[in-house]
Amino acid sequence: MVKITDVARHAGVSPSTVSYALSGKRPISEETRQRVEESIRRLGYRPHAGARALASSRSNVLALVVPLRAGIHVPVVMQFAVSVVTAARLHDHDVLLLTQEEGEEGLRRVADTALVDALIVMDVQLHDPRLPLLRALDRPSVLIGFPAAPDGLTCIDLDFKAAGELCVERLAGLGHRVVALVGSPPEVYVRGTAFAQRVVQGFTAAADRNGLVSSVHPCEASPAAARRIAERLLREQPALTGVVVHNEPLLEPLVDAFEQLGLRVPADLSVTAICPDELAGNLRVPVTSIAIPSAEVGGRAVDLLMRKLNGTPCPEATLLTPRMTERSSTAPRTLGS
Amino acid sequence: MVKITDVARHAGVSPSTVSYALSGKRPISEETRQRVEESIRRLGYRPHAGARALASSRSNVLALVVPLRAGIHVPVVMQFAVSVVTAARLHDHDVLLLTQEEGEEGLRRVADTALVDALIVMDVQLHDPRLPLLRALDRPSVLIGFPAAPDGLTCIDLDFKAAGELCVERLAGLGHRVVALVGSPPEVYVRGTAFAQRVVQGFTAAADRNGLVSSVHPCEASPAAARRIAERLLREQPALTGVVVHNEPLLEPLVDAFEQLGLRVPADLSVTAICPDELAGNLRVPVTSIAIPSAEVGGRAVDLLMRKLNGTPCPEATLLTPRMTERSSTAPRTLGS
DNA sequence: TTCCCCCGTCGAAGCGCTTCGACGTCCCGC
DNA sequence: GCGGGACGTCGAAGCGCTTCGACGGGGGAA
Repeated sequence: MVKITDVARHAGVSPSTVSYALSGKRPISEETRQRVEESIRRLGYRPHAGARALASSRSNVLALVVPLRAGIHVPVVMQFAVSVVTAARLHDHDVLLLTQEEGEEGLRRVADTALVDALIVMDVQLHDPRLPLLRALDRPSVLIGFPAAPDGLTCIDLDFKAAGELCVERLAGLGHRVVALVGSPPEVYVRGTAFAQRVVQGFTAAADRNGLVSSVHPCEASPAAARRIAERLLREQPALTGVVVHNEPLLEPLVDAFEQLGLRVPADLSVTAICPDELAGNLRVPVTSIAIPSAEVGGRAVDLLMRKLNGTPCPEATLLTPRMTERSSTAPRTLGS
Repeated sequence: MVKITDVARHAGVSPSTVSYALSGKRPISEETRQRVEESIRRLGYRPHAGARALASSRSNVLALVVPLRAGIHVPVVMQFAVSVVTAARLHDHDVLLLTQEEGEEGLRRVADTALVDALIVMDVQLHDPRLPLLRALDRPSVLIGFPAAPDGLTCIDLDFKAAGELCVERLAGLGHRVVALVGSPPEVYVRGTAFAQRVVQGFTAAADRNGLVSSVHPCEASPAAARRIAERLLREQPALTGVVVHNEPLLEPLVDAFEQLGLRVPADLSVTAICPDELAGNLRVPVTSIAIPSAEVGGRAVDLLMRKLNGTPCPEATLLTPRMTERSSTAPRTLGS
């Protein structure tokens, strides 16, 4: 293994000079820097991560806690993860993958052993048991999602409440008077998953504000469940003309189920969804939807962490404004319906 | 921060004794060990990962390279990743997440800086450009997937060739004489993705061996593409009664498309698939399938790596035998068809 | 009884890097 | 012409841990 002293000798300088040339923490003459860089290249020098971490008390590694709970849509999680890794690399950091299974002990472990400099936590619950720990930890963290009491914590996410509202507003604007939210599986709400709850809040608030008849239906993510919920909605709410879907795998089978029951989308029924754009755009009937900007959220979460690591002030709460893309699943309510 | 010397003082022993009590690399009397453990608990001691890595030249971190290429099924990748993390933790290791985007340079970086002790590489291509690098690296690695020339490398995967064969044998056994493989998107084959290629090999070999009429059709993963390929198959091969699907997101829309074209599954058309069990089992028509044992592969990949790290001999090639689960999508060929 | 070896523990020497204080040199301003 | 910065570099002191050699004491073999 080639070490910093080898480079120093080869370049005819001291090890500290090599270190400074590399980090830029002290001025080094252009000529010396050139020579050092040339030696590094020649010798194929790579600083030893452990030694660096020990001496600088910075590991340049971020922890990312990913959920593997039932009811969450895997591709979205993966997109987050990939965007976090990509963004981290731009800041010369790597990413350690933790599963939620490891729980609080896992967080404490990687933080206390100085394996990581900071943490990113996904799938936050309204009353997440990890919050006190994150507050107490001596390393900065960023939550992707908003708990009920986010004080003292840095959080970022799509504004899911506004997203729920926007879906309803759009349907109301098209003249629909009876709307339903078909949501994530029940266990997601039982756990108190923050983003799911907030969609419901927004949906309900906007429906009330607009004087709409509304109902909320958690739903399993299977074609059979789609069929059942569609039948039930038609039976219990014959006047229904607007549906908001917040359940990725259910979107396609649900639309199919409605059509098989004789409802044309969007002629008889307008559908909006909160889901990744790739999903909404690639269906047989492209669905008007609010995108989940995973890549942006992941990237910005890393940026926030970097600011905290550098001591730069940064906002505690970042709510991204939802943006709706109009597709073929929405239409004005026809007089007949 | 509480360090090993603090523990040593508190327990009335030397730091090295604490170290040995922790690692078990030298005999320590039961009584001393107890005392040390008590001190560790009392003080909340956690060994510093960087210091440990520097002194022992072991970081206890594994690198996992995940693909984010088009055409690969995300949930399967995620399952691999989670099972790798879980298995790694059982061996007291953590997992660093690398994206394929980082390429060879990324592999070299984490290996040469001693950030990781070993590497797991997914989504291997038949002529993967990373192979020479992996062979040259001074850290052990395991490939999930088999390249064309795996010599000198440790590989593990489902035996996809056998899986392709098994699908055909099953259909042949049911009396089907004309079969088709609907595969992954074309770019997957163009890249030379190993597992996709091997399925084709197995499919073709078994079809020839059984004297079947067969054809292979790469296919995009969209409902529209499903519809097109179904129409085309019926047009070009009216005698078709057996289909093998190796394309997760396409499975459901494809079955739907066949039925909408008037073919009943399994009465008129038998379908088998190679995909995760959760997918095959939860369709409207549960599909007879060969599972992709992601969790097992991930876990065993880690086990292999641990053996290599410990210097224990281990097999170079591990091919898992495919197992078919009979469901409702296969039936004997009826005389009429 | 003597010798040897093993058990349990200690002290010290690093592992490879960063960082702090120090020191000479050069240049600017007065 | 002289004092004082700023610049560029060096040496040494750790960062917290593992590991190697050494050593005293006790027990078994001869």
